[in-house]
Amino acid sequence: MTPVIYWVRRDFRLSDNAALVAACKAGPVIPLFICDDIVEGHGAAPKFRLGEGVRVFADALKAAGSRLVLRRGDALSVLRDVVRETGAVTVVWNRLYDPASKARDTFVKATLKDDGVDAQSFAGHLMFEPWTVETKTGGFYKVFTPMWKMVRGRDVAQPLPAPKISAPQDWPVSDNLGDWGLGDAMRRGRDVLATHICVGEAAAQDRLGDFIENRVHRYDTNRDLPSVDGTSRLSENLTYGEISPATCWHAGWVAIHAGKSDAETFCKELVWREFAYHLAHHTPHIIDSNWKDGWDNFPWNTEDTPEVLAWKQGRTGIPFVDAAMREMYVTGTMHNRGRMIVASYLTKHLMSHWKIGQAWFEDCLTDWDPASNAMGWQWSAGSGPDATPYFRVFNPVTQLDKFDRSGNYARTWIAEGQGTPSDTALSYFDAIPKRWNMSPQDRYPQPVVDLAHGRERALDAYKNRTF
DNA sequence: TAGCTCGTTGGACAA
DNA sequence: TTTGTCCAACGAGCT
Repeated sequence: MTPVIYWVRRDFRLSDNAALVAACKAGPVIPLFICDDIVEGHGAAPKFRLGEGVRVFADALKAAGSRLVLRRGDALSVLRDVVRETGAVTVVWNRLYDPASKARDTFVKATLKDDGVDAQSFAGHLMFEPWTVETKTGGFYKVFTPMWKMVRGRDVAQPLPAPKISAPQDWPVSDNLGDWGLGDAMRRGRDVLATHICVGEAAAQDRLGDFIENRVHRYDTNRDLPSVDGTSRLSENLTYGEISPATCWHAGWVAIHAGKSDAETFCKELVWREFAYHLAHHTPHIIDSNWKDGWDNFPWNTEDTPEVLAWKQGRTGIPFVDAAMREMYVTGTMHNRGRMIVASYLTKHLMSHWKIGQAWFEDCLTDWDPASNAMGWQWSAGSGPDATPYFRVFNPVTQLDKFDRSGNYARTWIAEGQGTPSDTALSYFDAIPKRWNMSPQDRYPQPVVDLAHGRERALDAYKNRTF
């Protein structure tokens, strides 16, 4: 039988994988991962984490009697090469929805079809594909809550079981993953970060099970507390498709029906992820331009000022901000409340452009997702799809008092000024570049910007913005 | 169509 | 210490 090429992208899983199931039905399967310019363009931490995802998925395929073929180059050229080498007449993949992937995939599909290749794409990265959700007047949702109300009662197909994969008689040649150097840009931080990631389908399933079993029933409260292990931490796995959103969704609803009502908030968070992709699909400019009109002239700083540098390096002198920035540098993730605080601080107190923050997060987050990252930053900055009043400026001091009363979170991540700093706080100094010239013995810095002054400056600018 | 209601996550200040 | 109120205004989404 002629083999089928399954083009692997952000779907490192065997279960609930529609493209893989379709491929298995059609013949022997050649799973193929391509390191193309989209992958090459990832930030340091996402690229490293992607490489680990590839490695673990290759192992899983091997255990299932298959392989993962690795090739580097332009996606279409590689696919054409492998089609030619193997005699495959079918190429399948699971759809992505960010503008760059869509543009690539649309072109690849059309060209392969012109070549006479049967190219097919499938759903799976989202539960609700953007064109299947409409307002009653036929538009797309620009506000979350109405979309949530629209989709919350919808049927989501039950996850597909992992299929039996048959191998082709001959395998095409494959690159060695190590030769790609996907983790190279991480430099010193790599070894530290590596201890915090949780890679692969089996790990993701365990994580989901543990969350539903032990933590989801207190999710509403605990998810707001950065020093409490109250969240699912599944964003890292969802972004690489090591678990499908539908799998999480169904686990959430089972919990709701078992009386764990907080699980509905978890399902809601899954829909936030969908919402971000809907916006990226319908308004692709959300990725790199102000989503709302009239913000292009807003006087945000766009330079790497000393204050911006202090923000990146976790030495603004504001404990909540610094703790969160260090958490991200060390672990590749940041608690959601931290994300709101540091984003509000950068865009409002420091009056600096959200794209600076977006780019830094893109370099540091192992759960980096193009749609969620853009939406989150624009929401914080005020230029995004939300009607947040302009005067809503998070106060990182009162926030810390409210959500980290015991001071645990700050202590976990800030070593300076502590007699016996925690291991986590010290690990930051193993991860950061030496040229940052920071030491746990330093004095903790004074605030780089007076909070009251920063707030007033931001309020003035927001109040007086011109359209 | 016009009108109505509402908007993930807050802060400051007065009583 | 806690609670209530105001901070403005606009556009989304629905009826």
